[in-house]
Amino acid sequence: MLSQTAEYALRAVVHLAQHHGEPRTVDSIAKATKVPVGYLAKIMQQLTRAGLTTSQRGLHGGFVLTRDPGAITLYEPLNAVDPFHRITSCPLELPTHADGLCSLHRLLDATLARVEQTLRATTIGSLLEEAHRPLCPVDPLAKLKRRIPLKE
Amino acid sequence: MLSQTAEYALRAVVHLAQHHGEPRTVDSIAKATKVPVGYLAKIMQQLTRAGLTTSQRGLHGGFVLTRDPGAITLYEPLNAVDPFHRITSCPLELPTHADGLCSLHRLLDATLARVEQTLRATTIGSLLEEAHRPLCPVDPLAKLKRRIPLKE
DNA sequence: TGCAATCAGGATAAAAATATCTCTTTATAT
DNA sequence: ATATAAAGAGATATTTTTATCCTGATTGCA
Repeated sequence: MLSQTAEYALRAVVHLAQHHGEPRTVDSIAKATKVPVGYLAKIMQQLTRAGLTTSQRGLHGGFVLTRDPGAITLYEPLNAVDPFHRITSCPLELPTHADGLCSLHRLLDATLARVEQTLRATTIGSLLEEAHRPLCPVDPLAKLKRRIPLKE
Repeated sequence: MLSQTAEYALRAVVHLAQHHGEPRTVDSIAKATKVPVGYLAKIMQQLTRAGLTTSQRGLHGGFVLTRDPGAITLYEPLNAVDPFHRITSCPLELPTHADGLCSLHRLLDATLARVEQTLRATTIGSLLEEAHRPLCPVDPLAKLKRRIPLKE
C-alpha cells in the first residue's frame, strides 16, 4: 500500500527523531534504517525541499528535523515523497458522476480518508514513547556505549 | 494506494455484477469500464485463475462471475490481481523485532488491517443497491433501449 | 465443414519506480 | 590555504508496472 519510497522516508524521519538535535549524515541514516544510501540521498533532498528537514554541508553536517518530533505527523513525510491522492472525481470521467462519486469510489475514498486521518493523527514523537520502539537496535548500542565507556 | 491494476479489476467485477448471468466479452467490459482492452484481457485471466470468473470462448462467450455479487467482497478481486500484504515481520529484519513489530510498523499494519477489514466487509452486491450506483452510465442506456425498442 | 467470435498465452514496448554513480559545491578543522 | 567531510545535482541503470500486439486454441452457428 505504501510505496517503498514512502516507507524509506518514514524510517529516515523516525531515525532523525531518535537523534533529535544532532545532525545525521545520509550514510549514518542509511546504515541505521537499511535504506540504499544513494536512494536515501534523493529522499532526504525531498524531505528538505518539503521543509521537514534542514541540511548542512561539510564536516559535522547532515540532516536535522526542523520541528519537534511531537509536532510532525506521519502524514507529512509520506506526503512529501509520495503525495497522498484522495479520489475527488470519477476516475472514469463519467458525466453522471460529475458531482459526487459512485458507490464504488465513494467507498474507496472513504477508506483513504480514514487512512489519511490516522496518519495525520499520529506524530513521529508518539512512536518513540511506546514500549517497542521504532528502529530500536540503534539505541541499545548507543546506551550501552554511554553507560560503559570502554576507553577515554 | 490501490494499484491501477486493482482499480481495473474492481471495475470489471462491478460491471460483471451489473450484468450478472450474461457473459460479457473483454471488449464490452473494456468499453464500459474505460480500461485498455489488451490489459484488461490479462486482468480477466487473473480473475479467472483466482476462481472469481469463468470464461467461455467462441461466439456468445465471455466472462461471468462464478458467485452472486452479494457473496463477493471487494477484497477478492483486489487480492487476485495485486495481493494484499500485511506487515507481519520487521521490514528491517531487526533481530530485536523478531517477535512483534516496532511501534512504527505496528501502526502501519493496524492501518492496513482496518483497510482489509473494510474491503472484506463490503460486497460487490452491496454497491449496486445504493442510490449513486457504480459505473452507472451503462445502465440508463440499457434500460432506455429496453423500454423503447426502436424496431422489431 | 468451415467461418467468425472469443479467450489464452507469449513476445514486445513504454512508462514509472527504484537504485547507482560521478562530479560539483559548501562547510569545517587544522 | 588546504584537506576532508559532507550535501546537491545530473546522468545512467535496473526493475516493476502498465500496456500493446500477435498468434494459436476453442466454441457456436450457418
